[in-house]
Amino acid sequence: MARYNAKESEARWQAAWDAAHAFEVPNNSPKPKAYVLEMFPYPSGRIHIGHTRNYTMGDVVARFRRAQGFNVLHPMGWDAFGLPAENAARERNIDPRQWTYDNIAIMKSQLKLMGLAIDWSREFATCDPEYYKHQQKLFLEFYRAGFVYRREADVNWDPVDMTVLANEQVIDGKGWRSGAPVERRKLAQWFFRITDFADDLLAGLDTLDRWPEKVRVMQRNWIGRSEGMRFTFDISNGEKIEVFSTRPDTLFGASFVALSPEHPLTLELAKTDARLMAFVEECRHIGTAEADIEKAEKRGYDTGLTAAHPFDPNWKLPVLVANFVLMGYGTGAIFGCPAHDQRDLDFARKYHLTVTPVVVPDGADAKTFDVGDEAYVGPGHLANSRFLDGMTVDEAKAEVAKRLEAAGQGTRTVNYRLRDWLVSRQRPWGCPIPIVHCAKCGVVPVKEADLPVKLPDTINFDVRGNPLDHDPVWKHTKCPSCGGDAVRDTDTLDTFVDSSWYFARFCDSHAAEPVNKAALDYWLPVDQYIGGIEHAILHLLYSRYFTRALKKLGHTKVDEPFAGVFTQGMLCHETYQDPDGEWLFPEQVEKRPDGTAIVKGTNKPATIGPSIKMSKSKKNVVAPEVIVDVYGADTIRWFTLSDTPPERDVEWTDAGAEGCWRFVQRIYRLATEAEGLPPAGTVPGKTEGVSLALRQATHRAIAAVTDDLENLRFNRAVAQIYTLTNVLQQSDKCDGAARREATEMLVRLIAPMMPHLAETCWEALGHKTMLVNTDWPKADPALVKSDSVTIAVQVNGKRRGEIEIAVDTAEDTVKQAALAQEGVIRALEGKAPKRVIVVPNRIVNIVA
RNA sequence: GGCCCCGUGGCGGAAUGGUAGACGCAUCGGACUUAAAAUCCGUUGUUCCGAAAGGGACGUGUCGGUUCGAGUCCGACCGGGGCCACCA
Repeated sequence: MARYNAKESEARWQAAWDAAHAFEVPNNSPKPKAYVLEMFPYPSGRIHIGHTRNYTMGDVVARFRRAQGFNVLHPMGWDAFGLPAENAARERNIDPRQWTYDNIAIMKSQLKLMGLAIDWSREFATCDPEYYKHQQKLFLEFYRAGFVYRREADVNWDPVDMTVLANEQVIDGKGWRSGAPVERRKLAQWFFRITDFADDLLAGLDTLDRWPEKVRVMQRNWIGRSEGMRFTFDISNGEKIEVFSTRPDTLFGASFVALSPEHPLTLELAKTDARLMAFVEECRHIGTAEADIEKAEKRGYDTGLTAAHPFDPNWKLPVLVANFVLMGYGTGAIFGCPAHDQRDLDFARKYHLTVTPVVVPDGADAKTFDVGDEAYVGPGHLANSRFLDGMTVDEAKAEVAKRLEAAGQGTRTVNYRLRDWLVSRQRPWGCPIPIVHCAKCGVVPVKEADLPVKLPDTINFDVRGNPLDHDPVWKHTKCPSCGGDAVRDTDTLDTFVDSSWYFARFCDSHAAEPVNKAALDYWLPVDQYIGGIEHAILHLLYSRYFTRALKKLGHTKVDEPFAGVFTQGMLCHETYQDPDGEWLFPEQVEKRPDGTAIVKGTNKPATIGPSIKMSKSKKNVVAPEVIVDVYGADTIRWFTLSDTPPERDVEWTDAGAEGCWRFVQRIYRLATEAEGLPPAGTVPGKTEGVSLALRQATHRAIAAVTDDLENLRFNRAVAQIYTLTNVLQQSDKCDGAARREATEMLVRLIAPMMPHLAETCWEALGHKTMLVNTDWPKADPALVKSDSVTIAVQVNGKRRGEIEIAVDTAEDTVKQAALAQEGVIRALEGKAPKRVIVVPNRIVNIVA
C-alpha cells in the first residue's frame, strides 16, 4: 500500500497555492470580510514549535473562514526593532540590520514550510525605512494634535555604560551589563498622552465580549480607576499642599500629612536642610524592584512644618516626608489616617503618631473599638468625627465632598493608576524620533518631505551609551525652521509603538500615507487576534490607545482594533542536563526504557528535568523543520491542535507526534481506498441501518466540527474528526455512496487543520479543483437529528437502567417504560415511587 | 497584601445542572509475518460477589449546603498557577 509522502505533497501544494495567488486578497469584495491576525514575531533567530502553534491556530481560522465564503485577510510581518539585535551586533561586531534581515529570511523560510494561508504580498518589517517613515509621519501628526509632549522624567541610568535601561534590565538595582548601581536621572523625554483616554479605554473594555475575561480584568486593573477627592492643606510656611484621597470620610482620623521624597516642596525644603537632602538621596537609591519594596520599611522625616486640618484651622498635623508616598500617583502627597489604612498604620506605629478610629463596624462600640495592628477598611458608621458621626461611609464621603467643594478647598476627582506612555528610548536600533533641537528655535519637527529620518548606515557600538548620540555625522543637521546648526533627537521610539499600528498598515501595506482610510474602513477591526498572554496588558492597551488616536485624526472609524482576542498557551518540553549541568538539546539525549537517559553517543547519564516553556536558553526546543522533514507540516499542525485546549500550555512529545503521523496515514488510506466508490448521494431511495448510521455520524461531525471551529475549540474539533474516522473505518458493511460521502466530508473537515493532506486526498478522490477553493460543507439537519434516543433511568439519582425510545415520546409512555425496567423494579424493592421526574429525551429520575 | 484562574484514570483531556471519563497518548492481550516494521481486533478508574453471563459499592482536591439529580451552582478550607502590588 502506498504511503503518504508528506514532503513531496506539501511542497507541491504550497507551490500550487502560490501559483494561484490563493491567499492574496483585494481590499474590497462583495463577500463578507474576516481579518485574522496572529501577533507578528520578533525575528530572534529561528522559529520553534511554540511559534508554529500560534500561527497554526490563526491559519485554521483563516482557512475555515475562507471556506465559509469570507474575504479573509491573513497577513504576516516582523516586529524587527529591539534589543537582541543590538546585543548580537555588539557581541559579533556585525550590523544589527544584517542580523535582523538574515533572521527574517531564515524564519520566513521556516514559516513557509508550515503551509500557512498568508497573503505574503503585504509583508513588511518594522525596521524597513518604508514602515518607520510612516511611523514618523504619525508621530508628527500626533505632535501637531497635542497627543505627544515632552517633559523631564526619571529614568534608570547606568552610570558606567552611560545609558538608560529598561526596567527589566535593572536587576537587584544594578545594571545588567555593567553591574553598577542604577541611578534615577532626569532626562527630557517624549510621552504619549494615553491618560487622556483612560476613561474611554476603561469603558471600551465592556464592549469587548470576545476577549478573554482575564485580559479585560488585567487591563482594568492596569488602568486602575479610583474615585476620590483632591483637597488642600494650609501649611505653616504659607504654602499649600494638595492631596488625593479615596477616603475623605476618614478626614477626622487624620494624624499626619506626608509628602513624597520627590515632591516639589520636599526638594525645595531639602535645599536648606542637609539631613532632609540625605534622606531624599537615600530614598532615591532604594530600587524600584518589587522585591525591594517588599523589604523596605516605612521611613519618614519630620519637616517641622504643620498643616492645618481643613475643617479646623486650629488642629495642626505634622508634615513628614515619607518613603512610601509615590510622586507618580495622585498629587504625590497624602493625609495619613492610620486607623483605616495599613501603610499609614505601620508608619504611625513606628513614629508614635495618633491612631484614631473614625469608622466603626456595625455592632462595635466606638468607645472601645481598637484597630490593633490591622487597619479597619470595612464598612460601618462614622465616630469621633464631629458632624459626620453616625453616617455611613458613603454618606460621610458625600458630606465631606459637599463641604470642601463649597469652601473651595477641594474637588471630587477620578484618579488613574495609568501613566502617560514614555516612548523615548536611548537605543540605536529603533525608529528615530523625527525631531530636531535648535538652540534658537527649540524643538522643531522634521519636515515631512525629509522623512524618513533614516538610521545611519553604520552604527558604531564601540561607544558608551547610545551610539546615535555619539555619531559625529548623523547627529548634526540644520534646523528645519531657521536653517542654523542643530542636532537631531537621538532617541528612538519604544518598540511598542511599532506594534501599536502594524495591524492597520497591513490593510494596505503599500499605501503612500501611513494608513489608507478606505482599506481601514473595510478591514478593521481585526476579527480574530491570536497571541500570547504576555501581551495582555501593554501591547493590547497601546494598540487600543493608538486606534483611538487614529480615529480622532480621522484615519479610521473604529475605536477598538481587535474585536476578538484569543490568548494561546505555550509549548513545553522536558529539559535535559549533562553531568556538568550544561543544558542539552532533546536530540542530544537518548532515553532508555527504564525512564533514565544518557547523553547520546556516550555513557554519561543525563538528568531529565520538568517540562517547561520552550526556550533557547534551556535548549528544550524542537525545530519545526526537523519534524517537517520526518513527518511533514500537517503532523505538527495536527499535534499542536489536538488534545489540549488552545489556551493552555501543551507538552511536545515524540510519542504524540508519532500518533499524529499514524493518523495522517490513516486518513490517506481511507481516501485512496474510497477511489472506486460510487459518487456520494447516488444510492436511490432511503439509506437505512448501518448506512444510515454512517451518514448520521458524517453529518453530526460536520455540525460539531463547524461549531467547534467557530468557537476556537480545536481540540474538540479534532476529537470529533477521530470519532468520524473510527466510524468510517468500521463501515465495510455500508453502501458505497455513504462511504464516499463520509470520506469526502472527512477530507473537507480536516482541510483547515491539515491542508496539504486534505488536498492530496481530495485529488485522490478524483477531484480536479483544489480543495482550497471548495466551500465548507453543510450538515443536513435531518441527519443530525436522530429518531430515537437513549434515556437513562435513575432511582434516587442512581442509574438503574436505560431505555431506547423514539424522540419526543409522550411523558407517560416514557414513565411506564422506565418503571418496567428490570433494574428499576429491583431497586424499588416493591415500594411505590413517590415521584417520577421525566426530562424529555434526557433522563428519568424515580424518587422512592 | 489585593484580584483572578485551575484541581476529573498512568498521562493530555471530554461532559447546555441530567448515563462521569468522549477522543487521543500510553499499557496489556491477540491477529497478520520466518522475523521486524506497518496495520488490524480487543483490553484498561478502584473495589466486592460470581465459573460465567451479570450484578453491587465507591469514585471528579477536602468538608458542608442547595436540588428529584452536582465534576458543573453556593460557602469554607487545602493545593497549584497567573496578574498587579507602598496606587492613598
